[in-house]
Amino acid sequence: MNPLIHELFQKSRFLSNEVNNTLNQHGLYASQWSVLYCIQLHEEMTLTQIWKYLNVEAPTITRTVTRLSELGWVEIHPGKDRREKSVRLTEQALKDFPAIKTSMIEFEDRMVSSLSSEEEILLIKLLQKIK
Amino acid sequence: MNPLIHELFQKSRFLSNEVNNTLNQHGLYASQWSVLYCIQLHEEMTLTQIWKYLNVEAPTITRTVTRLSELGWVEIHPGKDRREKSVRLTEQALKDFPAIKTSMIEFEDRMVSSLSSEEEILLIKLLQKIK
DNA sequence: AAAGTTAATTTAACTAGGTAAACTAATCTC
DNA sequence: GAGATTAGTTTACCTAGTTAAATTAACTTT
Repeated sequence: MNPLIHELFQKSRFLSNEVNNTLNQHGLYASQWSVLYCIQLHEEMTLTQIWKYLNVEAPTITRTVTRLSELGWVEIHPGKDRREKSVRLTEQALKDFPAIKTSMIEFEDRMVSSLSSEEEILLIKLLQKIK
Repeated sequence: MNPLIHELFQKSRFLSNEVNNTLNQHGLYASQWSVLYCIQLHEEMTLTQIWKYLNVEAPTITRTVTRLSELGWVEIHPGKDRREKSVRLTEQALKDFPAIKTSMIEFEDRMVSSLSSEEEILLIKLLQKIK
């Protein structure tokens, strides 16, 4: 395997394990957090808006949102268009959100702390060139 | 989500989809190929050697190797130590291997073609700094 | 207004990763 | 040599991504 692609996969797996470890104390998984986070950014989103925003396929979001709803993080209600489902955070989720966000920011800072801010920007730019 | 971590996850998902598309014509998935590839490098490997080499957990390799065996890519036989299982490529796999490798090298070259070789090396180095 | 098409979501089935715990063979310790 | 520990593998059960096909509501066309 090409060393760059190999390293990228290794790091992605490493980071997603680390994200899960960090979120574990809050009873969340990485993908659940990413959904909560983007809903919170937009206050309210339909499933289609979520999967387009996160750049994954629709069934992934159906499943994660269903689970988040079972766990009491989000509430789902029909949109104007009766085909679509609109999702927003519950009271409890809104209350817990800041503490989780703090944990995550702390974690993310620790993860990139070995890079200077120039290196971080450069790394993002180089990654964006792959397409 | 931190933009660097976000971009890394996005690229990892993008690349693994692309690898799967490339391998599709050979009837393989990305993780199956990575197992075949590392067995071929070492001629013969135990399950533990494989999962340590690929840096994933043991059950992942048990499952993938079982599937590869069902599909006729590898053969499994007991090692000296009767606890361990030794895996090597079948005749058929050895015959098909070069063509698949050619497809993959071509694919990998295309994927990193937007980077100069200096940029590629720099990108690897920056990724390695994350730990 | 009926028929056809498009859009939003879901279901089913697959790969691919993880943890926790069980099982069996090998090794260590006393 | 019996008992305890360690090592290799597996089983069970999660999350998390994919594609293909089904379902239902909305929109277009004629």
